[in-house]
Amino acid sequence: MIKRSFKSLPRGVPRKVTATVATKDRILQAAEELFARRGFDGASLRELTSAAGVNLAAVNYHFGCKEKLIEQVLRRRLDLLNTRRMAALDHVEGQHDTTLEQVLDAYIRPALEISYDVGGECFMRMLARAFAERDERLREFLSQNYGHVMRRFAAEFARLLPHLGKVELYWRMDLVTGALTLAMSGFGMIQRAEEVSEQAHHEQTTRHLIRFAAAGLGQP
Amino acid sequence: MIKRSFKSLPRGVPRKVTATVATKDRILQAAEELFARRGFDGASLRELTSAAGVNLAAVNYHFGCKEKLIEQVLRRRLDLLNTRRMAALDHVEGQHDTTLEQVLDAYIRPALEISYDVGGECFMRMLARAFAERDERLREFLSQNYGHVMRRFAAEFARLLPHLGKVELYWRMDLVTGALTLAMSGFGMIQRAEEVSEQAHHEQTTRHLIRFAAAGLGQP
DNA sequence: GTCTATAAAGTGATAGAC
DNA sequence: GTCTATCACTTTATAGAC
Repeated sequence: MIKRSFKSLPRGVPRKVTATVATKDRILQAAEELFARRGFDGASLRELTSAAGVNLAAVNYHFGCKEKLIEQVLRRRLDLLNTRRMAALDHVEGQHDTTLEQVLDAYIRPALEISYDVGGECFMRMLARAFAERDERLREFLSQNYGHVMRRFAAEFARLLPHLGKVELYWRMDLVTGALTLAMSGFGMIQRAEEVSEQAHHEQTTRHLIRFAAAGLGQP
Repeated sequence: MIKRSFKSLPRGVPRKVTATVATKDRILQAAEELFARRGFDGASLRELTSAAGVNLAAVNYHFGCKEKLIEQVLRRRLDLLNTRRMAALDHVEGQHDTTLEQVLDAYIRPALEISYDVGGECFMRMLARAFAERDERLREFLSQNYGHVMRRFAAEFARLLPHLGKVELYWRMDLVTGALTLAMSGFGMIQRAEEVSEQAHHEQTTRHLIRFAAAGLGQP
C-alpha cells in the first residue's frame, strides 16, 4: 500500500528494488488470522484482501494462487519453529546425561513461545486445522517442512526410551503432539491469575506441559 | 431410493409412514466420509449427493439446509458416544473405591469402540475438524450436545484428584481430549501386528491410551 | 505494483413437474 | 419423494488499463 518506488530519486539516494513491502506482509497477516478463524476453504480471497486493505488481485500477483499463499503463511512461522527447535535440541545434545524432560523442553518451549507472539495463537489454530485436514498436498507440504525435525526428535526419544518399540514411540509422540497442538490452539488454555506476571505464567505453563508429556511418554 | 410407499395396499398389511428410509441414510453416510475428507466447507452438496447416488435436491428436502445436515451427521454418533459414556460412568460410579483408570476407561473405551465401527474413523476425523473450527454456531452446538457429559466426567475427576484446581483440571482434560481425538482420527494410529487378533489389538490400544491419559492427568 | 472489469466455474437453495 | 431446471450468488483467477 505505502508507495516506496520513487521512479526519479535524486542521485545517491539508495533505491528500493522491491517496491512495496507492506502489501505482501499485510496479506500474510490477514491470511493467518482468517485461515485460523474460517479455515482454508472458508476464508475467501475477497474477505482476506478486504481485511488486509489491499486489492483482490494483489494475492495472485504476489503469491500466484491461493494454495501458494497458504504455503507461505504456514512456512513463515513453521521455519521459525523448526529453527528454534533444532537449536534447542543442539544445545541439549551438547550436554552429557541428557534427560527426557530436557528434550521435551526443546520440543515444547519453542512452540509455546511462538504461540505467545502476536498472531501466534492464530498460527497454532491454523496448524491444528492443517493436522485435521486430510488434503494430500497439504500433508505432503507439512511432511516436507516438518518431517526432518520430527525424525531428529524421534531418534533422541528412542535413545532415551530404549524399552519402547518404534511403532509405540511414534504413536506416543502423536499423542503428545495432538495434546500440544489442540491445547495451544487456545481452545481451553489455562488462564493466568491476576497476580502472576505474564512471564511467570508462560514459564509455569511450559513446565506443566513438559511434565504432562514426560509422564505420558516415559512410562513402562 | 427404494420405494416403500404403497398407496393402495391390501387391508391388513402394515403401511410404512416414512416412505423412503434409504435415501436419508445414504446421504448421512456419504456426508460423514466427505466432511471428514474435505471439511465442511470443502465438501459440496453436489459431490456429496453424487457420491450417495441421490438427487441434489434430496439434501434440502430431507434436512432443510447444509448446516442442518452437518448437525445430523454429528449428532448421529455423538448421541451414541454420549449414551455409552454415561452408561459406563454409571457403572463405574456404582462401585466403591472407584479408580482414576476406571473413570478414564469409561471416557476412552466408548470413543475407541465407535472409531472402530464402520465409518467410525471418518466420524472421529470429522470431530477433530470440528474442534479446530472456530465457527461460533458449531461450537455452541457441540457444547450443547457434549457439555453435560464432559461436566459429569470433570466432576468425577475432581473428586479423584482433589489436589488439582478447577482450571488446572479442565486444562489437563483438554490435553487428554486433544491427544485422544487426534490419535483416533487415525493420523498416526498404532499399527496392528499380523499375529495379533483385531479384538486383542483394540483392547491393547485402549489400555495404552488409558495409561497414557492416567499418567498425564494424575501427577502432582 | 495496483487497479477495474470480467471470465469461467462453482455454490446452496428452490419452484414446479412428475 | 424424486426429479430437472434454474436462480442468485460467490468463488478463484486473469487480462489489460494506468
